[in-house]
Amino acid sequence: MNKAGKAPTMKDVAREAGVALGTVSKVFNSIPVGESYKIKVEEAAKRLGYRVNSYARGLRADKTYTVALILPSLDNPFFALLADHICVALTKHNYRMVLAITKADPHAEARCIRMIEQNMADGVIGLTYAADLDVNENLPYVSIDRFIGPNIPCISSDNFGGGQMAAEKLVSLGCKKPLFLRIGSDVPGETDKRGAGFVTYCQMNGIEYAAQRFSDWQGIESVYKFLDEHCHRGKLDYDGIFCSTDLFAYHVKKHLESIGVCVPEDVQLIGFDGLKRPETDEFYCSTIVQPIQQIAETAVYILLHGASEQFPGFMSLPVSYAPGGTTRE
Amino acid sequence: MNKAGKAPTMKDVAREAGVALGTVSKVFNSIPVGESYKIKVEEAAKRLGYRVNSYARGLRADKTYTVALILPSLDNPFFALLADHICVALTKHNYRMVLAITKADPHAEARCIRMIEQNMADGVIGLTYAADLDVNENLPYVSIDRFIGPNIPCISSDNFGGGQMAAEKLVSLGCKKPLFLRIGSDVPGETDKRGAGFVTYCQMNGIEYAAQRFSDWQGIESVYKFLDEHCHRGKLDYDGIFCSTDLFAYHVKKHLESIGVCVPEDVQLIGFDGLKRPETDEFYCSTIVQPIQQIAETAVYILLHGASEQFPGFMSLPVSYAPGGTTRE
DNA sequence: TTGTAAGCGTTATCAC
DNA sequence: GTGATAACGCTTACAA
Repeated sequence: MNKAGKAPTMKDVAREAGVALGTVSKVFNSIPVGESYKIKVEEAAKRLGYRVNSYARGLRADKTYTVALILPSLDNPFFALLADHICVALTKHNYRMVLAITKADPHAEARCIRMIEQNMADGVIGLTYAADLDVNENLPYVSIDRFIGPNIPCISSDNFGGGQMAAEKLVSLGCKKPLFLRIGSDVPGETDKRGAGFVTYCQMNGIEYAAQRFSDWQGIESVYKFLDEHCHRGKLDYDGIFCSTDLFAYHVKKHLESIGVCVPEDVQLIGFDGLKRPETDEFYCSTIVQPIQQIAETAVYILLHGASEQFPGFMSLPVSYAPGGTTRE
Repeated sequence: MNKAGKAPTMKDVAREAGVALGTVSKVFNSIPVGESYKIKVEEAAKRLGYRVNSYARGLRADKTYTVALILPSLDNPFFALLADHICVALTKHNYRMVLAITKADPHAEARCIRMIEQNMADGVIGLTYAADLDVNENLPYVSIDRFIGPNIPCISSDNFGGGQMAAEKLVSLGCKKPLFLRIGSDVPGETDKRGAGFVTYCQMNGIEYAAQRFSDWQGIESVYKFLDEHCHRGKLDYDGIFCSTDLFAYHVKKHLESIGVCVPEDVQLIGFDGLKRPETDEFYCSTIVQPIQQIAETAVYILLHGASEQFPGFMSLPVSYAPGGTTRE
C-alpha cells in the first residue's frame, strides 16, 4: 500500500516504475512504447494493484462504456429475459449496463432519462410507456416496442406479421370464426399491431372474425364477462382465440375451462411472446415466439454502432410459431 | 444551443447567468447563496438544458452514487425479483445500479469485481459462486447467500430456521419419516443450511429421517433414480419431503406422480423460496418463503450506511411458511 | 455572501 | 519513443 487507503494512480505507477506519467498512460491505452518500459509499467501496476479510474477517463474522453437500460420492471419474465440478454450482449462489447426500473411510471421514466443525461451513459435502451418521452437529440437512444420519433431507432418483434401468422394458423387448424383479444396499456405501442395483423389477415382472406380490446384499468374481469356473454349453453361463439400475450392467454384458457369450454377441443388458443414456464421450460400455450435474444443483440448493436443512419428508423424482427398444447395438431 | 452538439458546462451556465463559476456549483450542491443569484442560475441552467456531469463530480468527490449488483443471471425468477427490489431500493436512496451478469462463472465474477474496482461504483452487492472471490478491502461489499469473509457482511434468509420450520411442519402435518432432498452447486453456501436445519430438528426431536444431496452435474435424473429405488409397489419409503428449492420440489412432485405416488395424499412436499407462478401468482408448492424484498432492502441499507461495524458480519432474515397445495391442511 | 484558483486522474499535444 | 504540460467539468478552500 502506498498512501493509506487511497487507490493508486497513474502517477504512483509512474514513480514506482521509474518512468514518466505519459508512458504509463500509453501502456494502458495500448499505444506502442518500448518493450522494456511496458514491462516495467505492467509490473509496477500489478505490484500496486493499480486500476485505471474510468471516471477520470470518462471525463477526458467523454466516453464511459456504460449503457443505460430503462425497463418497467423485472418481475415480468419477458422483461427479465430481455435485460439478461441485453446485459450479456453489452458485456460482450465491453460495456457496462446500468439498469433503471420505472414501474411504468412516466415520471420515473423522465427522471431516468434526466439522470442518464448527466453523462452517466453513452446511450440508452428504453422500453417505456410515457406517451411523450423527450430524449435529448445527442444522447443515442434505442427504443424497444414503442415508436418515439423518426430520429429514434425502434426495435420490436414483427408484431404485425405475428398477428397474421396467428390468424393464419388458427384458420389452417380449422377455425371458422376466430377472435382477437387484448388487454393492456392505453399508451399506443408497437404491440398494438398484433391485433392489426390478425384483423388484416382475416379481412384479406374473407374470414369472419371478431376483435375486442380492453384496457388495464378495466381489469381482466371485463374480459371474463365478455367471454361469458358470448358463451351459450357451453358453446362459445368463437372457435379460435388469438390473445395478445401468453400470460393473458393462460387466464383466458383458465376462464374458458371454468365455464365448461374445452381448450383446444372447443376453442383453440394462440398467445404471443413465447414465454416458458420457469419450472419446466415448456410454453404456456401455443404461441408466437418473440426472438428476445435477437431483439437484445440488435438493440445493442444499433446503439453501439451508431447505425441510426444506415438502419431504418424502425426495425422489426421475425417471429415464429410454436405449438404449446392449446391448439389441435 | 450554445456550442454545437456539446453539452453545456457550469462555465456556460455561469456566463449565461452572469455569475461566477463557484456560485453555480453552490446552487447545484444546495449550498446557500443569495436568492437572486440562485434564481438567475436556475433559469440560465434551464435555458441551456444544463445537467451536472456526474463523472466530473465523481472524480472530484470520489463518490459516484452508483452501486454494482453482481448476479448469476436474470432468467431465474428469484434473481430477477431480487434485482428488481435492489434496484428500487437503490433508487429510493438516489443511487443507480449497474448490473453485471456472470452466468455463475467465477472468471466472470472476478472480472466484474475488477471492473467495479475501476471506481465504477461506491459499493457492490454480490450473489456469487466463486469459492475464493477476493474483494478489495476498501470497496464496500455486501454478499448475499454466501459467506465470503469475516469482514464482509453477508445477508441471507434464515436458511437454518427455514429448514427446521419445514421439518416441524411436515411432522406436525403427520409425517413419520420425512426426507430432505437437495440438488445444487458444489460451492458451499448459506443455502446448505436448509438441510442442516431440517436434520437438526429431526435429530433433536427423535424423528426418523433421511437426507440426500445431489450436485448439479449429477443431473436431476439421479434424483429420480433415488426416488425410484425408494419406491416399492407404489409406496414411497418416505411420507414427507423437504426440497431445497421450489422449482426442484416441482420436479420431484411431477416425478412422484409419474410413478404413481400422490402428492399430498401419499407424500407431502415442502419447497423453499416462495416463488410464485408468473401466470397466476400462486405458489408452486407449499413452501418456506424468503423475504426477498427485505433481503434487498437490508443489503442496500447496510451497504450505503457502511454499517459493517455496527452490524454483525452475518445477518439472517426471518422466513415464513406458506401452504401451496402440496401439503394436507 | 461571492469570486478565484488549485486540484481530482486521465488523455493528448508537443517538443525533445 | 519519451516526458512535461494543458485541458476535461467539477468541488472547495480561501481570499475579497
